Formats: sequence, C-alpha cells, structure tokens
Amino acid sequence: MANKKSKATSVDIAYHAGVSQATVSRVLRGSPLVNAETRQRVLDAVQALNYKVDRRASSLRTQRAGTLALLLFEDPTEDESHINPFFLSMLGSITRACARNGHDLLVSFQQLSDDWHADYEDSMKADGLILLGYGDYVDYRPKLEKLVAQGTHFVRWGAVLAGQPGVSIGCDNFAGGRMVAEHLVGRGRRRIAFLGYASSHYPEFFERYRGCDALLREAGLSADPTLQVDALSSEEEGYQAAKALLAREVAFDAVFAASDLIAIGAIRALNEHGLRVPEDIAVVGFDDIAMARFATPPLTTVIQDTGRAGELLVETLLRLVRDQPAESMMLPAKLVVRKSSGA
Amino acid sequence: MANKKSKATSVDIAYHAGVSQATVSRVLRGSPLVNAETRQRVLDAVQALNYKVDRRASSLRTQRAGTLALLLFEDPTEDESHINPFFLSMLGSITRACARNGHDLLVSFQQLSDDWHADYEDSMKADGLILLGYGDYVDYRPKLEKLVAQGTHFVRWGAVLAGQPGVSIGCDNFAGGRMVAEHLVGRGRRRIAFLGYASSHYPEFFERYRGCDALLREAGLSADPTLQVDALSSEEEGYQAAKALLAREVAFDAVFAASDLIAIGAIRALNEHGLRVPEDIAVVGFDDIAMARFATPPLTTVIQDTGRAGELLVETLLRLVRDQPAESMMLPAKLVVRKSSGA
DNA sequence: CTGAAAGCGCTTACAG
DNA sequence: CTGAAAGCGCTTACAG
Repeated sequence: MANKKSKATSVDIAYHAGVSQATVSRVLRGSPLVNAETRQRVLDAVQALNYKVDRRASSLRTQRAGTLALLLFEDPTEDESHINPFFLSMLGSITRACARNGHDLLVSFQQLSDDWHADYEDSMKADGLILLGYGDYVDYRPKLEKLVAQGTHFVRWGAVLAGQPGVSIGCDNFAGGRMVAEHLVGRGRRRIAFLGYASSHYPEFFERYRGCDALLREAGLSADPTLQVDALSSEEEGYQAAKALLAREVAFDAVFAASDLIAIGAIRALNEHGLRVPEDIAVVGFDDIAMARFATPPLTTVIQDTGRAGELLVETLLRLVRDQPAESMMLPAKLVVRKSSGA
Repeated sequence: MANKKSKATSVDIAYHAGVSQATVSRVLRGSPLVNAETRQRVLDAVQALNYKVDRRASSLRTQRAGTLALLLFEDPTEDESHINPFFLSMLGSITRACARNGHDLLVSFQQLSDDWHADYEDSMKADGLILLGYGDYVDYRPKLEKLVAQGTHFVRWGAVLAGQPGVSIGCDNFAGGRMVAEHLVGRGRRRIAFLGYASSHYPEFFERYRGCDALLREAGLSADPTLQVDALSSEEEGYQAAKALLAREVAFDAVFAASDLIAIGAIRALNEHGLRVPEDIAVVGFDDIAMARFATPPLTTVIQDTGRAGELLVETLLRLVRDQPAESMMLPAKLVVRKSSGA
C-alpha cells in the first residue's frame, strides 16, 4: 500500500519494470521513442506502485510549472468579507478551464495596494497570471505596465480598449449598455438614471454608460448628467446612490445600474421611498449574478457569459505562455428580460 | 531590468554579494548562523536583482510544498454552472487563511465520482487537502477511508460525528436546528415542516433536522414525519419540495429549510400558492448566504462563521502536515432573525 | 560564522 | 529504441 513514508519515484518504477529511469520518464512524457512492449511494462509498474510524477521536479527541469495563478483583487475600501458574486462565478469557470487544459490553478486575493505584480511568476510557482477585479483603473494601470515591462505573462478581465497594456478579455460593455437603453426606451421610458461610476477610473462601468448614452442620443433623448450617480459595485453603494438620486428631486422613470448588486440596493432605496418597481421605476442591472433572478422583482440584466469568459482567459494566457500570438477579445453581451423592467 | 530570460538565481546573488551560494540560502531561510553584516550584503543583492527563491527547487529539497489544495466537490447531478454560494464564501476565507499562514492554495472542482483522493498530494503539488462539498456521505465515506489509509493529510468541512474517518471541522448543526425550532415555537408556530434530506446520507442536514426534532419533543410537540420532504441544496429543489409538501395537504405554519437556497425556492412555491411569508407561513433557512438578506422577505437563518471556519480548516490541516496532534471541531451556530419568521 | 558538496526527482541531449 | 550522465535551483549535514 502506497504510504507517505515510501512514495514511489521513477527509479522505483524503473527497477520494477527492469528498464532505466530515463525510459520511465520517456513513457510518462508520452515520447514516441519507446518500444510498445517496454512501454506497457512501465505502465504496469506505474499502476502497481500507484506512482505519480513529482510535478516539482519535472517543473524544475522543464521550467514550466503547469500552473496558472488567479489574482482576484479588491478595492481596499470594500468590505473584506464579501467577494463580488460575479467574480466567484468566473472563478468556477476558470478553474474548470484550467483543468481541461491540464493546468492547476493557484488562487489569491489581493488588495489593490499590494505588490502583487511581482510574486507568483517570479517565484516560479505559476507560468502566468489571470487578473480579475474591479478597482480604480488609473491606479491599476501602472501595475499592468510594470508587468509588461517585466515580461510577465498575464491576461486580465475587464474593459477592452485601445492602447491598454497587455492582453484583455472582456464583455462588450458598450453594446450591453446600448441594449439596456434600447430596451427601456422601447418600453416607453424616457428619463434613465445611471448608477455607477462613469469615468475612466472605472472603464467597464464607463463603457456601459457610454453605450446607454449613445442610444439615448440616437433616440433624440439627451442624457441628463444630473441622472448619473457614482457607485462601486455593492448593494450598499447602490442603496446610497439611489438615495442620493432621490434627494436631487429630478424626475426619472428608469434606473440602469452598472451592476446587479447596485440594482438590488437601488430597489431597496426606491421601495423605502414608496416607489414601485417596475410600475413607477424600471430597473435594469448588469452581470446576471445568481441572486438576480431571485430579487424582488426578478431583475432584468445583461448576461456576461462567464463560462466562455473563463475558457477564453485560460486559453489566451496559455498562448502567451507558449509565446504564441494572442490578442484582446470582447465577448458579446446579452440582455435577459425579467420583471424589474416590465411595464 | 529583471526579465523572463535572465531570472536571477541564488548563485547570482552569491556572486553579487561575494559569498557562497549556501550562505545566500541561509539568509533567505532566516538561519541564525549568519553574521549580521554578511546578511545585509546578501539582502542588498536580493533587492538589487529582485530575486525570489524558486519554490519548486526549495520544495523539492525540503519535501514541503508550501501549498494546500482545496477540493470543492459537487454532486454530479447538480447544475454544473452554479456553485453553492456558501462554499464560495468559504473559499474566500480559506484563501485568506492560507495567505496568512504563508501557504498557497490550489483550487479544484471535482465531481464526487472522480478519483480525486489520489492526486494532489501524490504528485507532491500540495502538502494537504481541504475537502469541501455536499454529497451523499454514504458514497463519500469510502473515499475518506482510502485517504486515511494512504496517510494523506486532509481536513473536511462537514458534520462532526463520532467514528468518522479523518479530521472534520463543521458547524454545530444540531444546536442550529434546535435554535431554529426554539425561535419558531417561541413565535407561536406549532407545525414546522422540514425541507431537506433527513438521513445519514446527508449528515449535516440530518443533524439540523434532529436538533429541530429534539426541541419539538421537549416542547411537547411531536414531530410529524409527513412534514419532512427531501431536498438537496438548491433553489429548484426547494421549490419542488415545497410544492410536494403543499400537495400533501397537511397543515403547517412554518418551514425550516435545510439551507438558504432551499428556503428561497420554498418561498417562491408558497407565494405561488397564495400563501404569505411570514404571515401565513414562517420560513427559516440555514447558512446566511449573501442572498439571504436580499430575499423577499429577508430570510431568518443560521449563520455559520465562514471566516473562523476557513481559519480553523487551514490551521488544523497545517498541524496535520507538521505531524502535530489535531482534532475535529465544531463551530457554534448563531441565529439571525429577519422578517421571514416575524409575526 | 562560512564554504564545498551531496542530493531532492525529474528531463533530455548525447552516444550507442 | 535504450542507457549513462548532466543539470534544473535549491537546502543542509559536514568540516573547518
């Protein structure tokens, strides 16, 4: 019985199979330079001794770790204990994509203030980095530039814009925002408030805003700047933003929240204010987190295909690691209509 | 500028600092056998060359990976794309606890049917395993026994019962269930339905059921077996279970759902049936997932302290890895009262 | 306090 | 097709 104290090595297998240790290694790496019969003997021994290749040793030799690292970073201001559910859903799909590609995934939560840029790959624990998180892009960008300068392999999830350092995968936020506005306008809404940051500090939110704005202009409805309130992606900030909006006493008949969490907080504030959703105010979110369909009323929102996103992040990073060409990509956005925007 | 092609090694540092490579290693390991001035010279060189110890090499030498693996396993029957939010919250706290203890975390999602028992530690990628997941314990138990037989270091999150293989950390499910019943009885409810498996196949749910049952007996209210309906932890199963309960046409004035997800599904079924929560039926869940407070009405539930749980899982596993004594532990449960159980 | 040397378990030219 | 040998980058007795 295999036991911690006596783990089998390739030498044990070699002895057992009556071949050299080098041959064992060849078999296990799938080298074609091995006679079929010899191969079988080795494989039998591997079976019998429940042998597994020591990944540290092989990685030390090949200089390839077979491991990717996922850095989930959070704004230090946010509540430590609550991770954005959208990212957790991405985490699931990234993990699966790694497994499918025969790689392991190291996970780490980082504060945006940490020196995360220079750790995992430098200590040879990972071949490349996947960066996931909202945060102030203006603060964040120099770190990306440092990664590029260091030659670190990485992909990030986020807005896909011209002139960004490195390779990015993201949702078509502009199209998503546009769809939301189109939907609301189609339902007769005319004064659409936007809850979420709308500046280059938060490019994903900004693109959603710009998409919405573009459609409103096309429809001849000028966007009113008093209808935009800053908010990060949390229920609490959504609640506060909606309160702030109500305090301005400007008329509006719809809310486009930059994320589902913001939308859920906004609905709470609206209800407290005696406004009904969707009768008085239509509300639309973004992300389609698990909670969205269980909100009251169920939330109309924009789906970001996290399954495909995880796959694309992993595959793109692996191309980078292998020095193959890779480029930024945008995934299509898709509107899901639920009650919160219904007439 | 440090560049992928010319990563500094301890030999480079040695040359730079004018010492032997062995001394560099001593400094970096914090050995006391180094002269203060020599140490400083080495540290300066480390700084200058942005050197990081290669974890693979050091791990190969010391036979300690500095890495833990988290295996999140799911019932193959469950929807692949949705991970239980409760586990995601645990994931966050486990990651942080690992970081605090200077370890990395490898994450993997496993189907309960996979041969997960013999992988991570065998290929020396991790020093130990954290097992997280619901699943049929009767199927699951032989795998745990195999892990024990192999001498694998592991801790699992789950029910803490006598005679289990290995070390377990879990919430005091019995006390939690008891609290729920006490709360409901205190609010005048007499016929409490339980939605969730109540058998040794799902020991966590079973303990919750037994705690509830115990209090009902103490209160002189015999538990009615027609008020229990099987369900796994998902919104859909909760919905179906509540429908099945309603179809039985037995009277009940409260629902104790074995998890928040089940509770949320049950509320949907109750509402469809024209029953108001909490006026007609009080509903209580378990877990306090992020969604619970945003449900309509906000859900009374039992908090499991995931922060402390993650810490305890990691610390206990690390004790095991170091061959220090470690034992199973139960975390206290805590009731949070929200509207769903209010009169 | 410091250095020379062995060795962790692999992979892969090199030679046959 | 196979083996002997070097070497990946560390850590740690051993000797001084």
